[in-house]
Amino acid sequence: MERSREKHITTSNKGAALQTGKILVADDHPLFRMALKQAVEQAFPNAKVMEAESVDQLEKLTEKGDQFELILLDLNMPGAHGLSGLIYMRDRYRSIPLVVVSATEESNVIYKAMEYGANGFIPKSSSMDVMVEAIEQVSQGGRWLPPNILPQQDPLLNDQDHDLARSIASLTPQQFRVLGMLAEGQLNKQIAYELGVSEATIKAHMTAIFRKLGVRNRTQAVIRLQNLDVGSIANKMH
Amino acid sequence: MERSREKHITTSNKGAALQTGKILVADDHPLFRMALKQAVEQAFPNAKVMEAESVDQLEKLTEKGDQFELILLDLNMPGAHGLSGLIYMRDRYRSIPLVVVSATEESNVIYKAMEYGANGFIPKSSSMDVMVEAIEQVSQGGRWLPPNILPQQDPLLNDQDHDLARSIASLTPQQFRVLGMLAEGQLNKQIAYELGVSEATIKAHMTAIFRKLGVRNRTQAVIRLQNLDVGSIANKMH
DNA sequence: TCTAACACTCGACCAAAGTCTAATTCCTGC
DNA sequence: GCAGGAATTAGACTTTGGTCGAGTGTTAGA
Repeated sequence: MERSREKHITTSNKGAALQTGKILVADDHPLFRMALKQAVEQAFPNAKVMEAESVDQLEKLTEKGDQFELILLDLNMPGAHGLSGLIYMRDRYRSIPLVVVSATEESNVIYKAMEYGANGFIPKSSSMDVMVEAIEQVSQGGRWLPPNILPQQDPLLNDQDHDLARSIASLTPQQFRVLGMLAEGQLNKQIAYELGVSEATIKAHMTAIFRKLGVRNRTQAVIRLQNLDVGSIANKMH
Repeated sequence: MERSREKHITTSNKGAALQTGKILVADDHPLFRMALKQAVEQAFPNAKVMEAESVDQLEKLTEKGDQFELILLDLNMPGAHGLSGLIYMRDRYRSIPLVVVSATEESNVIYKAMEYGANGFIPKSSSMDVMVEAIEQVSQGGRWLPPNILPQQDPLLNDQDHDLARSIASLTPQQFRVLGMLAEGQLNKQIAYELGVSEATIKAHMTAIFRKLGVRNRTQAVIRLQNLDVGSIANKMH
Protein backbone atom coordinates (compact mmCIF):
# COMPACT_ATOMS: atom_id res chain seq x y z
CA MET A 1 0.00 0.00 0.00
CA GLU A 2 2.48 2.58 1.20
CA ARG A 3 4.98 2.34 -1.56
CA SER A 4 2.55 2.74 -4.42
CA ARG A 5 1.34 6.09 -3.21
CA GLU A 6 3.19 8.62 -5.31
CA LYS A 7 2.22 7.13 -8.71
CA HIS A 8 1.92 8.90 -12.01
CA ILE A 9 1.35 12.43 -10.80
CA THR A 10 5.05 12.84 -10.24
CA THR A 11 6.24 10.66 -13.08
CA SER A 12 7.14 13.26 -15.65
CA ASN A 13 9.95 14.55 -13.47
CA LYS A 14 11.33 11.16 -12.63
CA GLY A 15 14.61 9.63 -13.75
CA ALA A 16 15.90 9.34 -17.30
CA ALA A 17 13.47 9.59 -20.20
CA LEU A 18 13.29 7.06 -22.99
CA GLN A 19 15.80 6.99 -25.81
CA THR A 20 14.09 5.58 -28.88
CA GLY A 21 10.76 5.51 -27.07
CA LYS A 22 9.87 2.11 -28.49
CA ILE A 23 8.11 -0.25 -26.14
CA LEU A 24 6.77 -3.69 -26.98
CA VAL A 25 3.53 -5.03 -25.55
CA ALA A 26 3.06 -8.75 -26.09
CA ASP A 27 -0.29 -10.18 -25.05
CA ASP A 28 -2.88 -12.12 -26.99
CA HIS A 29 -5.84 -10.62 -25.19
CA PRO A 30 -6.77 -7.51 -27.23
CA LEU A 31 -8.55 -5.62 -24.48
CA PHE A 32 -5.80 -6.18 -22.00
CA ARG A 33 -3.20 -5.24 -24.57
CA MET A 34 -4.99 -1.96 -25.00
CA ALA A 35 -4.99 -1.36 -21.26
CA LEU A 36 -1.27 -2.06 -21.10
CA LYS A 37 -0.68 0.32 -23.95
CA GLN A 38 -2.56 3.01 -22.07
CA ALA A 39 -0.49 2.39 -19.00
CA VAL A 40 2.68 2.75 -21.02
CA GLU A 41 1.48 5.97 -22.60
CA GLN A 42 0.55 7.34 -19.23
CA ALA A 43 4.04 6.60 -17.96
CA PHE A 44 5.73 7.88 -21.12
CA PRO A 45 3.47 10.16 -23.17
CA ASN A 46 5.75 10.08 -26.20
CA ALA A 47 6.37 6.34 -26.22
CA LYS A 48 5.85 4.39 -29.44
CA VAL A 49 4.05 1.26 -28.42
CA MET A 50 4.26 -1.76 -30.68
CA GLU A 51 1.97 -4.71 -30.15
CA ALA A 52 2.35 -8.45 -30.63
CA GLU A 53 -0.14 -11.18 -29.93
CA SER A 54 2.16 -14.12 -30.23
CA VAL A 55 5.83 -14.92 -29.79
CA ASP A 56 6.21 -15.23 -33.53
CA GLN A 57 4.91 -11.71 -34.07
CA LEU A 58 7.17 -10.48 -31.32
CA GLU A 59 10.21 -11.95 -33.02
CA LYS A 60 9.21 -10.49 -36.35
CA LEU A 61 9.12 -7.06 -34.78
CA THR A 62 12.50 -7.41 -33.13
CA GLU A 63 14.07 -8.81 -36.29
CA LYS A 64 13.18 -5.63 -38.13
CA GLY A 65 15.97 -4.00 -36.24
CA ASP A 66 13.81 -1.97 -33.92
CA GLN A 67 15.53 -1.28 -30.63
CA PHE A 68 12.96 -1.64 -27.91
CA GLU A 69 13.57 -0.23 -24.48
CA LEU A 70 11.06 -2.33 -22.62
CA ILE A 71 9.12 -5.52 -23.22
CA LEU A 72 5.86 -6.37 -21.49
CA LEU A 73 5.33 -10.09 -21.87
CA ASP A 74 2.32 -12.24 -21.11
CA LEU A 75 3.46 -15.75 -20.30
CA ASN A 76 0.18 -17.32 -21.36
CA MET A 77 0.39 -15.94 -24.87
CA PRO A 78 0.55 -18.35 -27.82
CA GLY A 79 4.07 -19.61 -28.24
CA ALA A 80 5.30 -18.45 -24.86
CA HIS A 81 4.57 -21.66 -23.00
CA GLY A 82 4.87 -20.27 -19.53
CA LEU A 83 8.17 -19.79 -17.83
CA SER A 84 10.08 -21.38 -20.70
CA GLY A 85 9.01 -18.42 -22.81
CA LEU A 86 10.42 -16.03 -20.26
CA ILE A 87 13.71 -17.89 -20.11
CA TYR A 88 14.00 -17.95 -23.85
CA MET A 89 13.12 -14.26 -24.27
CA ARG A 90 15.32 -13.17 -21.41
CA ASP A 91 18.34 -14.71 -23.08
CA ARG A 92 17.46 -13.52 -26.56
CA TYR A 93 17.00 -9.89 -25.59
CA ARG A 94 19.47 -9.63 -22.77
CA SER A 95 19.83 -5.89 -22.75
CA ILE A 96 16.13 -5.02 -22.81
CA PRO A 97 14.24 -4.72 -19.53
CA LEU A 98 11.43 -7.25 -19.45
CA VAL A 99 8.26 -7.17 -17.39
CA VAL A 100 6.17 -10.28 -17.03
CA VAL A 101 2.43 -9.75 -17.16
CA SER A 102 0.34 -12.64 -15.97
CA ALA A 103 -3.06 -13.66 -14.67
CA THR A 104 -1.32 -15.66 -11.97
CA GLU A 105 -0.99 -14.21 -8.50
CA GLU A 106 0.88 -17.12 -6.99
CA SER A 107 3.97 -16.01 -5.17
CA ASN A 108 5.74 -19.12 -6.32
CA VAL A 109 5.39 -18.21 -9.95
CA ILE A 110 6.26 -14.58 -9.28
CA TYR A 111 9.46 -15.43 -7.48
CA LYS A 112 10.44 -17.90 -10.17
CA ALA A 113 9.81 -15.37 -12.89
CA MET A 114 12.05 -12.87 -11.13
CA GLU A 115 14.72 -15.46 -10.55
CA TYR A 116 14.64 -16.43 -14.20
CA GLY A 117 15.54 -12.87 -15.01
CA ALA A 118 12.35 -10.84 -15.26
CA ASN A 119 12.79 -7.24 -14.20
CA GLY A 120 9.26 -6.95 -12.95
CA PHE A 121 5.99 -8.79 -12.51
CA ILE A 122 2.56 -7.26 -13.05
CA PRO A 123 -0.49 -9.32 -12.08
CA LYS A 124 -3.32 -8.72 -14.51
CA SER A 125 -5.56 -7.75 -11.64
CA SER A 126 -3.42 -4.68 -10.96
CA SER A 127 -4.88 -1.20 -11.15
CA MET A 128 -3.75 1.17 -13.87
CA ASP A 129 -1.77 3.18 -11.34
CA VAL A 130 0.17 0.15 -10.26
CA MET A 131 0.94 -0.82 -13.84
CA VAL A 132 2.14 2.68 -14.61
CA GLU A 133 4.41 2.65 -11.63
CA ALA A 134 5.79 -0.75 -12.50
CA ILE A 135 6.55 0.33 -16.04
CA GLU A 136 8.34 3.45 -14.84
CA GLN A 137 10.37 1.59 -12.27
CA VAL A 138 11.56 -1.10 -14.62
CA SER A 139 12.29 1.18 -17.57
CA GLN A 140 14.59 3.12 -15.25
CA GLY A 141 16.56 0.00 -14.57
CA GLY A 142 14.78 -0.98 -11.40
CA ARG A 143 12.86 -4.07 -10.42
CA TRP A 144 9.20 -4.25 -9.51
CA LEU A 145 7.04 -6.63 -7.52
CA PRO A 146 3.35 -6.41 -6.66
CA PRO A 147 2.80 -4.47 -3.43
CA ASN A 148 1.57 -7.50 -1.49
CA ILE A 149 4.61 -9.59 -2.41
CA LEU A 150 7.67 -9.35 -0.23
CA PRO A 151 11.08 -9.05 -1.83
CA GLN A 152 12.44 -12.51 -2.33
CA GLN A 153 14.49 -14.00 0.48
CA ASP A 154 16.12 -17.28 -0.39
CA PRO A 155 16.63 -18.44 -3.95
CA LEU A 156 13.88 -20.78 -5.04
CA LEU A 157 15.86 -22.38 -7.82
CA ASN A 158 18.66 -24.88 -7.49
CA ASP A 159 21.51 -25.80 -9.81
CA GLN A 160 19.38 -28.19 -11.82
CA ASP A 161 16.81 -25.50 -12.45
CA HIS A 162 19.49 -23.18 -13.73
CA ASP A 163 20.93 -25.92 -15.90
CA LEU A 164 17.52 -26.39 -17.44
CA ALA A 165 17.17 -22.65 -17.93
CA ARG A 166 20.52 -22.51 -19.69
CA SER A 167 19.42 -25.37 -21.92
CA ILE A 168 16.24 -23.58 -22.92
CA ALA A 169 18.08 -20.32 -23.46
CA SER A 170 20.49 -22.08 -25.82
CA LEU A 171 17.69 -23.15 -28.16
CA THR A 172 17.44 -21.49 -31.56
CA PRO A 173 14.15 -19.75 -32.41
CA GLN A 174 12.99 -22.62 -34.56
CA GLN A 175 13.96 -25.15 -31.94
CA PHE A 176 12.00 -23.23 -29.33
CA ARG A 177 8.95 -23.26 -31.55
CA VAL A 178 9.30 -26.98 -32.09
CA LEU A 179 9.71 -27.59 -28.38
CA GLY A 180 6.55 -25.63 -27.70
CA MET A 181 4.55 -27.75 -30.10
CA LEU A 182 6.07 -30.88 -28.66
CA ALA A 183 4.94 -29.73 -25.23
CA GLU A 184 1.42 -29.57 -26.64
CA GLY A 185 1.65 -33.22 -27.62
CA GLN A 186 1.81 -32.72 -31.38
CA LEU A 187 3.26 -35.30 -33.74
CA ASN A 188 6.32 -34.54 -35.87
CA LYS A 189 4.06 -34.67 -38.87
CA GLN A 190 1.75 -32.02 -37.48
CA ILE A 191 4.61 -29.76 -36.45
CA ALA A 192 6.19 -30.10 -39.87
CA TYR A 193 2.95 -29.15 -41.57
CA GLU A 194 2.38 -26.16 -39.32
CA LEU A 195 5.91 -24.84 -39.83
CA GLY A 196 5.91 -25.62 -43.53
CA VAL A 197 8.95 -27.88 -43.54
CA SER A 198 9.50 -31.59 -44.00
CA GLU A 199 9.12 -34.13 -41.25
CA ALA A 200 12.82 -34.93 -41.55
CA THR A 201 13.60 -31.39 -40.57
CA ILE A 202 11.49 -31.59 -37.45
CA LYS A 203 13.23 -34.80 -36.51
CA ALA A 204 16.58 -33.10 -36.88
CA HIS A 205 15.40 -30.28 -34.65
CA MET A 206 14.15 -32.79 -32.14
CA THR A 207 17.50 -34.50 -31.94
CA ALA A 208 19.18 -31.14 -31.40
CA ILE A 209 16.66 -30.24 -28.67
CA PHE A 210 17.19 -33.55 -26.90
CA ARG A 211 20.94 -32.98 -26.86
CA LYS A 212 20.55 -29.53 -25.38
CA LEU A 213 18.07 -30.64 -22.75
CA GLY A 214 20.13 -33.69 -21.91
CA VAL A 215 17.40 -36.23 -22.65
CA ARG A 216 17.02 -39.15 -25.01
CA ASN A 217 13.52 -38.77 -26.45
CA ARG A 218 10.47 -36.54 -26.61
CA THR A 219 8.76 -38.02 -23.61
CA GLN A 220 11.73 -37.26 -21.40
CA ALA A 221 11.88 -33.78 -22.88
CA VAL A 222 8.31 -33.11 -21.79
CA ILE A 223 9.04 -34.50 -18.34
CA ARG A 224 12.09 -32.29 -18.07
CA LEU A 225 10.00 -29.25 -18.87
CA GLN A 226 7.57 -30.10 -16.10
CA ASN A 227 10.20 -29.12 -13.59
CA LEU A 228 9.80 -25.50 -14.63
CA ASP A 229 6.23 -25.27 -13.41
CA VAL A 230 6.05 -27.90 -10.72
CA GLY A 231 9.32 -26.68 -9.31
CA SER A 232 11.55 -28.24 -6.75
CA ILE A 233 8.87 -28.40 -4.08
CA ALA A 234 7.95 -32.00 -4.55
CA ASN A 235 11.39 -33.59 -4.60
CA LYS A 236 12.87 -32.04 -1.53
CA MET A 237 12.94 -35.24 0.47
CA HIS A 238 14.28 -37.91 -1.83
CA MET B 1 -3.46 -24.21 17.97
CA GLU B 2 -6.74 -24.22 19.89
CA ARG B 3 -8.27 -27.32 18.48
CA SER B 4 -5.25 -29.55 18.98
CA ARG B 5 -5.16 -28.93 22.69
CA GLU B 6 -6.88 -31.98 24.21
CA LYS B 7 -4.68 -34.57 22.41
CA HIS B 8 -3.93 -38.11 23.50
CA ILE B 9 -4.61 -37.79 27.20
CA THR B 10 -8.29 -38.13 26.56
CA THR B 11 -8.08 -40.45 23.61
CA SER B 12 -8.78 -43.78 25.26
CA ASN B 13 -12.33 -42.75 26.07
CA LYS B 14 -13.10 -41.37 22.64
CA GLY B 15 -15.45 -42.79 20.03
CA ALA B 16 -15.57 -46.31 18.69
CA ALA B 17 -12.56 -48.59 19.07
CA LEU B 18 -10.98 -50.49 16.20
CA GLN B 19 -12.45 -53.70 14.84
CA THR B 20 -9.64 -55.79 13.46
CA GLY B 21 -7.09 -53.30 14.71
CA LYS B 22 -5.04 -53.53 11.56
CA ILE B 23 -3.54 -50.30 10.30
CA LEU B 24 -1.26 -49.86 7.33
CA VAL B 25 1.64 -47.42 7.30
CA ALA B 26 3.10 -46.83 3.86
CA ASP B 27 6.22 -44.71 3.72
CA ASP B 28 9.64 -45.41 2.30
CA HIS B 29 11.50 -43.43 4.94
CA PRO B 30 12.24 -45.95 7.73
CA LEU B 31 12.64 -43.46 10.54
CA PHE B 32 9.49 -41.63 9.68
CA ARG B 33 7.61 -44.91 9.30
CA MET B 34 8.64 -45.75 12.83
CA ALA B 35 7.39 -42.41 14.09
CA LEU B 36 4.07 -42.92 12.37
CA LYS B 37 3.80 -46.38 13.86
CA GLN B 38 4.37 -44.90 17.31
CA ALA B 39 1.68 -42.31 16.70
CA VAL B 40 -0.74 -45.04 15.71
CA GLU B 41 0.06 -47.11 18.77
CA GLN B 42 -0.39 -44.11 20.96
CA ALA B 43 -3.82 -43.53 19.49
CA PHE B 44 -4.75 -47.21 19.59
CA PRO B 45 -2.58 -49.23 21.98
CA ASN B 46 -3.78 -52.56 20.64
CA ALA B 47 -3.45 -51.73 16.97
CA LYS B 48 -1.58 -54.09 14.68
CA VAL B 49 0.54 -51.89 12.49
CA MET B 50 1.71 -53.26 9.16
CA GLU B 51 4.37 -51.46 7.17
CA ALA B 52 5.02 -50.98 3.49
CA GLU B 53 7.77 -49.04 1.83
CA SER B 54 6.41 -49.06 -1.71
CA VAL B 55 3.08 -49.29 -3.46
CA ASP B 56 3.92 -52.81 -4.57
CA GLN B 57 4.44 -53.93 -0.99
CA LEU B 58 1.25 -52.21 0.01
CA GLU B 59 -0.70 -54.11 -2.61
CA LYS B 60 0.86 -57.40 -1.58
CA LEU B 61 -0.34 -56.83 1.96
CA THR B 62 -3.88 -55.97 0.94
CA GLU B 63 -4.06 -58.91 -1.44
CA LYS B 64 -3.43 -61.30 1.43
CA GLY B 65 -6.97 -60.60 2.53
CA ASP B 66 -6.11 -58.45 5.49
CA GLN B 67 -8.82 -55.95 6.25
CA PHE B 68 -7.20 -52.71 7.22
CA GLU B 69 -9.10 -50.02 8.99
CA LEU B 70 -6.83 -47.14 8.14
CA ILE B 71 -4.11 -46.41 5.62
CA LEU B 72 -1.40 -43.81 6.13
CA LEU B 73 0.06 -43.04 2.73
CA ASP B 74 3.13 -41.07 1.74
CA LEU B 75 2.67 -39.64 -1.72
CA ASN B 76 6.39 -39.47 -2.39
CA MET B 77 6.90 -43.16 -1.83
CA PRO B 78 8.21 -45.31 -4.71
CA GLY B 79 5.37 -46.19 -7.03
CA ALA B 80 2.95 -43.62 -5.66
CA HIS B 81 3.84 -40.84 -8.09
CA GLY B 82 2.20 -38.04 -6.22
CA LEU B 83 -1.48 -37.35 -6.42
CA SER B 84 -2.01 -40.06 -9.02
CA GLY B 85 -1.08 -42.57 -6.34
CA LEU B 86 -3.72 -41.16 -4.03
CA ILE B 87 -6.38 -41.27 -6.73
CA TYR B 88 -5.50 -44.84 -7.59
CA MET B 89 -5.44 -46.01 -3.96
CA ARG B 90 -8.58 -44.14 -3.05
CA ASP B 91 -10.51 -45.99 -5.71
CA ARG B 92 -8.96 -49.35 -4.98
CA TYR B 93 -9.67 -49.30 -1.28
CA ARG B 94 -12.85 -47.30 -1.23
CA SER B 95 -14.07 -48.35 2.16
CA ILE B 96 -10.84 -47.79 4.07
CA PRO B 97 -10.13 -44.34 5.54
CA LEU B 98 -6.96 -42.94 4.04
CA VAL B 99 -4.66 -40.31 5.45
CA VAL B 100 -2.09 -38.67 3.22
CA VAL B 101 1.28 -38.07 4.82
CA SER B 102 3.55 -35.69 2.97
CA ALA B 103 6.55 -33.43 3.26
CA THR B 104 4.61 -30.77 1.38
CA GLU B 105 2.94 -27.99 3.31
CA GLU B 106 1.45 -26.24 0.32
CA SER B 107 -2.23 -25.53 0.80
CA ASN B 108 -2.80 -26.21 -2.87
CA VAL B 109 -1.60 -29.76 -2.59
CA ILE B 110 -3.46 -30.30 0.66
CA TYR B 111 -6.77 -29.13 -0.74
CA LYS B 112 -6.29 -31.20 -3.84
CA ALA B 113 -5.51 -34.29 -1.82
CA MET B 114 -8.69 -33.82 0.19
CA GLU B 115 -10.73 -33.21 -2.91
CA TYR B 116 -9.36 -36.34 -4.50
CA GLY B 117 -10.77 -38.25 -1.59
CA ALA B 118 -8.22 -38.30 1.21
CA ASN B 119 -9.78 -38.35 4.66
CA GLY B 120 -6.94 -36.46 6.20
CA PHE B 121 -3.62 -34.79 5.54
CA ILE B 122 -0.63 -34.90 7.89
CA PRO B 123 2.39 -32.74 7.06
CA LYS B 124 5.58 -34.52 7.99
CA SER B 125 6.57 -31.58 10.12
CA SER B 126 3.68 -32.25 12.48
CA SER B 127 4.26 -33.02 16.15
CA MET B 128 3.47 -36.45 17.52
CA ASP B 129 0.41 -35.07 19.28
CA VAL B 130 -0.98 -33.70 16.07
CA MET B 131 -0.42 -36.98 14.27
CA VAL B 132 -2.13 -38.91 17.02
CA GLU B 133 -5.12 -36.65 16.89
CA ALA B 134 -5.32 -36.87 13.13
CA ILE B 135 -5.26 -40.65 13.25
CA GLU B 136 -8.00 -40.77 15.83
CA GLN B 137 -10.20 -38.34 13.99
CA VAL B 138 -9.96 -40.10 10.67
CA SER B 139 -10.31 -43.62 12.02
CA GLN B 140 -13.58 -42.50 13.59
CA GLY B 141 -14.88 -41.49 10.21
CA GLY B 142 -13.92 -37.83 10.44
CA ARG B 143 -11.71 -35.67 8.32
CA TRP B 144 -8.54 -33.92 9.39
CA LEU B 145 -6.57 -30.94 8.20
CA PRO B 146 -3.46 -29.33 9.67
CA PRO B 147 -4.35 -26.68 12.26
CA ASN B 148 -3.07 -23.79 10.17
CA ILE B 149 -5.12 -24.79 7.14
CA LEU B 150 -8.65 -23.50 6.87
CA PRO B 151 -11.41 -25.87 5.84
CA GLN B 152 -11.74 -25.75 2.11
CA GLN B 153 -14.10 -23.18 0.63
CA ASP B 154 -14.57 -23.52 -3.09
CA PRO B 155 -13.75 -26.67 -5.01
CA LEU B 156 -10.32 -26.45 -6.59
CA LEU B 157 -10.97 -29.09 -9.20
CA ASN B 158 -13.07 -28.76 -12.32
CA ASP B 159 -14.79 -31.34 -14.47
CA GLN B 160 -11.66 -32.08 -16.45
CA ASP B 161 -9.74 -32.81 -13.30
CA HIS B 162 -12.39 -35.24 -12.17
CA ASP B 163 -12.43 -36.88 -15.58
CA LEU B 164 -8.71 -37.41 -15.30
CA ALA B 165 -9.11 -38.79 -11.79
CA ARG B 166 -11.72 -41.26 -13.00
CA SER B 167 -9.35 -42.30 -15.78
CA ILE B 168 -6.54 -42.98 -13.36
CA ALA B 169 -8.84 -44.79 -10.95
CA SER B 170 -9.94 -47.09 -13.76
CA LEU B 171 -6.40 -48.33 -14.38
CA THR B 172 -5.54 -51.89 -13.44
CA PRO B 173 -2.65 -52.39 -10.99
CA GLN B 174 -0.26 -53.36 -13.73
CA GLN B 175 -1.35 -50.45 -15.89
CA PHE B 176 -0.78 -48.07 -13.01
CA ARG B 177 2.71 -49.43 -12.56
CA VAL B 178 3.43 -49.02 -16.25
CA LEU B 179 2.07 -45.49 -16.24
CA GLY B 180 4.34 -44.63 -13.34
CA MET B 181 7.40 -45.84 -15.20
CA LEU B 182 6.28 -44.01 -18.30
CA ALA B 183 6.03 -40.84 -16.22
CA GLU B 184 9.69 -41.39 -15.30
CA GLY B 185 10.59 -41.40 -18.98
CA GLN B 186 11.47 -45.06 -19.30
CA LEU B 187 11.42 -46.92 -22.61
CA ASN B 188 9.05 -49.80 -23.21
CA LYS B 189 12.07 -52.07 -23.25
CA GLN B 190 13.18 -50.92 -19.81
CA ILE B 191 9.70 -51.23 -18.34
CA ALA B 192 9.35 -54.71 -19.78
CA TYR B 193 12.64 -55.80 -18.27
CA GLU B 194 11.81 -54.36 -14.88
CA LEU B 195 8.40 -56.02 -14.77
CA GLY B 196 9.70 -59.27 -16.24
CA VAL B 197 7.39 -59.39 -19.23
CA SER B 198 7.83 -58.98 -22.96
CA GLU B 199 7.96 -55.64 -24.68
CA ALA B 200 4.79 -56.56 -26.57
CA THR B 201 2.96 -56.77 -23.28
CA ILE B 202 4.05 -53.30 -22.25
CA LYS B 203 2.92 -51.97 -25.59
CA ALA B 204 -0.47 -53.54 -25.06
CA HIS B 205 -0.68 -51.92 -21.63
CA MET B 206 0.30 -48.62 -23.14
CA THR B 207 -2.47 -48.79 -25.69
CA ALA B 208 -4.96 -49.56 -22.94
CA ILE B 209 -3.66 -46.67 -20.83
CA PHE B 210 -3.92 -44.25 -23.75
CA ARG B 211 -7.53 -45.27 -24.30
CA LYS B 212 -8.42 -44.72 -20.68
CA LEU B 213 -6.67 -41.37 -20.46
CA GLY B 214 -8.12 -40.26 -23.76
CA VAL B 215 -4.80 -39.61 -25.49
CA ARG B 216 -3.07 -40.94 -28.58
CA ASN B 217 0.51 -41.56 -27.49
CA ARG B 218 2.87 -41.61 -24.54
CA THR B 219 3.92 -38.00 -24.83
CA GLN B 220 0.34 -36.84 -24.56
CA ALA B 221 -0.17 -39.19 -21.63
CA VAL B 222 2.67 -37.51 -19.74
CA ILE B 223 1.28 -34.09 -20.60
CA ARG B 224 -2.15 -35.14 -19.37
CA LEU B 225 -0.67 -36.22 -16.05
CA GLN B 226 0.94 -32.81 -15.60
CA ASN B 227 -2.48 -31.36 -14.93
CA LEU B 228 -2.61 -33.21 -11.64
CA ASP B 229 0.28 -31.30 -10.14
CA VAL B 230 0.24 -28.04 -12.05
CA GLY B 231 -3.49 -27.78 -11.59
CA SER B 232 -5.93 -25.47 -13.21
CA ILE B 233 -4.23 -22.31 -12.05
CA ALA B 234 -2.38 -21.58 -15.24
CA ASN B 235 -5.17 -21.98 -17.76
CA LYS B 236 -7.85 -19.89 -16.16
CA MET B 237 -7.75 -17.19 -18.79
CA HIS B 238 -7.75 -18.97 -22.12
C1' DT C 1 -20.61 -76.02 -12.72
C1' DC C 2 -20.56 -73.20 -16.47
C1' DT C 3 -19.85 -68.83 -18.47
C1' DA C 4 -18.95 -64.07 -19.02
C1' DA C 5 -16.04 -60.44 -17.90
C1' DC C 6 -11.57 -58.95 -17.03
C1' DA C 7 -6.57 -58.75 -16.34
C1' DC C 8 -2.52 -60.12 -18.29
C1' DT C 9 0.18 -61.88 -21.80
C1' DC C 10 2.35 -62.11 -26.53
C1' DG C 11 3.62 -62.09 -31.80
C1' DA C 12 3.00 -59.92 -36.19
C1' DC C 13 2.50 -55.97 -38.55
C1' DC C 14 2.67 -50.96 -39.58
C1' DA C 15 3.51 -46.08 -38.10
C1' DA C 16 6.20 -42.78 -35.72
C1' DA C 17 10.39 -41.36 -33.79
C1' DG C 18 15.22 -40.71 -33.85
C1' DT C 19 20.25 -40.81 -35.94
C1' DC C 20 23.62 -39.91 -39.36
C1' DT C 21 25.39 -37.60 -43.15
C1' DA C 22 25.32 -33.81 -45.99
C1' DA C 23 23.79 -29.73 -48.57
C1' DT C 24 22.35 -24.78 -48.50
C1' DT C 25 21.97 -20.29 -46.64
C1' DC C 26 23.04 -16.60 -43.70
C1' DC C 27 25.80 -14.04 -40.70
C1' DT C 28 30.11 -12.62 -38.38
C1' DG C 29 34.77 -11.38 -38.04
C1' DC C 30 39.25 -10.98 -40.28
C1' DG D 1 35.49 -10.19 -50.03
C1' DC D 2 36.09 -14.40 -47.95
C1' DA D 3 36.73 -18.05 -44.35
C1' DG D 4 34.34 -20.20 -40.61
C1' DG D 5 30.52 -21.26 -37.91
C1' DA D 6 25.85 -21.81 -36.86
C1' DA D 7 20.99 -22.51 -38.35
C1' DT D 8 18.08 -24.74 -41.30
C1' DT D 9 16.90 -28.14 -44.39
C1' DA D 10 16.38 -32.97 -46.00
C1' DG D 11 17.06 -38.13 -47.52
C1' DA D 12 18.33 -42.82 -46.08
C1' DC D 13 18.37 -45.85 -42.49
C1' DT D 14 17.53 -47.94 -37.73
C1' DT D 15 15.02 -48.09 -33.53
C1' DT D 16 11.10 -47.45 -30.86
C1' DG D 17 6.28 -47.03 -30.40
C1' DG D 18 1.47 -48.42 -31.12
C1' DT D 19 -2.51 -51.46 -32.96
C1' DC D 20 -4.74 -55.75 -33.74
C1' DG D 21 -5.99 -60.22 -32.94
C1' DA D 22 -5.62 -63.91 -29.97
C1' DG D 23 -4.54 -67.03 -26.11
C1' DT D 24 -4.41 -68.05 -20.97
C1' DG D 25 -5.79 -67.80 -16.26
C1' DT D 26 -8.81 -65.98 -12.59
C1' DT D 27 -12.99 -64.58 -10.55
C1' DA D 28 -17.90 -63.40 -9.77
C1' DG D 29 -22.36 -64.69 -10.56
C1' DA D 30 -26.25 -67.41 -12.89
